Amino acid sequence: MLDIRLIREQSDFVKSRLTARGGGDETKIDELLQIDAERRKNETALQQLSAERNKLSKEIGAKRSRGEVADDLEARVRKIGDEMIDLTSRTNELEGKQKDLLLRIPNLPHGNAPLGKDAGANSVVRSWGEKPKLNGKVLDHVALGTKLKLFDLERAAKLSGSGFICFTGAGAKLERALINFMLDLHAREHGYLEVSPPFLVRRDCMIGTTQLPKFEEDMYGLENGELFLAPTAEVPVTNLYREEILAVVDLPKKFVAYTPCFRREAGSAGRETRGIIRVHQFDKIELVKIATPEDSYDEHEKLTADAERILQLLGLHYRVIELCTGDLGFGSAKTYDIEVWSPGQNDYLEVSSCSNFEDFQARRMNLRYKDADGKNRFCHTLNGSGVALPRLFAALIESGQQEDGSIRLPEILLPYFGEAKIDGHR
RNA sequence: GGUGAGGUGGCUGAGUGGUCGAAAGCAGCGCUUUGCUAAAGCGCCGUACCUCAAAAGGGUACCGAGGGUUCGAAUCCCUCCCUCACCGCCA
Repeated sequence: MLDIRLIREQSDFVKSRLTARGGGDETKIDELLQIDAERRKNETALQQLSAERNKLSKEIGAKRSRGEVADDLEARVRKIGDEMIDLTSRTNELEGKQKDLLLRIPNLPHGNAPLGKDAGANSVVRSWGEKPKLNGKVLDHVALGTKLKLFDLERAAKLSGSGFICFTGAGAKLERALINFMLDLHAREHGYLEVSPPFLVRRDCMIGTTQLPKFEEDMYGLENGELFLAPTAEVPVTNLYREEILAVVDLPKKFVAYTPCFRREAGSAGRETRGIIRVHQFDKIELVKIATPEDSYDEHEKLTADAERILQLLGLHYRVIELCTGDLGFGSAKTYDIEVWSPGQNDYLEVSSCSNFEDFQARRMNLRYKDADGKNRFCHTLNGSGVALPRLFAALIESGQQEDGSIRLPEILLPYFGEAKIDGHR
């Protein structure tokens, strides 16, 4: 949520930054300003009436306690009360409208973000490693997984429809090994606090991290719209401290969480849907930080590096992309995507999206900290996958495939997987 | 799911219709005095919003949330949420 004061005082700046995103949201600003002006006018009038009423009511109280009657005063107060009724409902209506509009306007891109209207304008910041040299016919993850019985997509569809995975045998064990490997690395070496949050969250949390109100059709909801299946651990973890005031010495807070993620993927049918690349339920390790505004961009770089480390230790080739203004997510001011190389797709796959939301989410969830001067200020929030599983799984088995049909696994996984390769004998 | 108790400022905790944004204590901040890590005294010490060019000042709202009664609600009524205890059911 943007600061209404910023919109009021620097509306041209806000409009131009929204224009850079290309969503057409800049057109909402004038309407918003008009509502805001009328709302404040009403509020001021209302407060004056209220002040008058309070004053007279006190006089009535004083008279009564002296045993006098105050019929004339009471009549006047009653009249003021009547006047206030209309004004109050009008003001509430305006307030509701303003809030709703504000919740639907995206964040402003960071000043340095490359300008552009879509993914074509994103820029490659760096890349690491090299594409693996594979001998023989290169199989994609679906062929490999089917042959080695690592997952069973047809039977998963029998259970839940298309877009679901059922890992089996060595595949299920590899999934578990990867989860533990990533969790351990971030918790032990990168200093994140491991949390295992609820997967079902309230509507307020979904609003806090910007999934709602705008993207409700992409979410799985339960119980009359009260609870939602979290589409990412970002939701429960970032909201952990909602409506709290944190001590500045406790920042930054760093969390790592493993959760399944649930997404309807409405409207993406047919796009990159082969195999386990885009599904309705997938596992993900998520990194979340709560930081001061002064440190957040530093923390953003570090968070991205922490996520990259996973791919480095697994020896997988990847690149880091900086998203242009037009490709940025709704709440993000700056985002790096990490894309791992998939020999099977002959393309890069996004396995992490590391974003700095600045105070956009914090303002929605009223997450603040007390600074050195004792002033309450909004925190900055950040998150990124560290990393998403099915795509990592696919890239890993594709990159490790051997001519004899087995899959060689990176050494770092040995303590977690217990074997150096998957050969299909079990 | 049932029954009961309860939700007041950073914390503890008073307050059952008017002068209560809220006693008192603790914690915190400032000053004074004495002074070996400490004590005593005095003062300050919530948040949001509106108004104001800004500061000062003024105003409004907030005692879990929302609604109602009333000239006036922390206080009375209704609904909901949450916490605790016990019972039931259950992985």
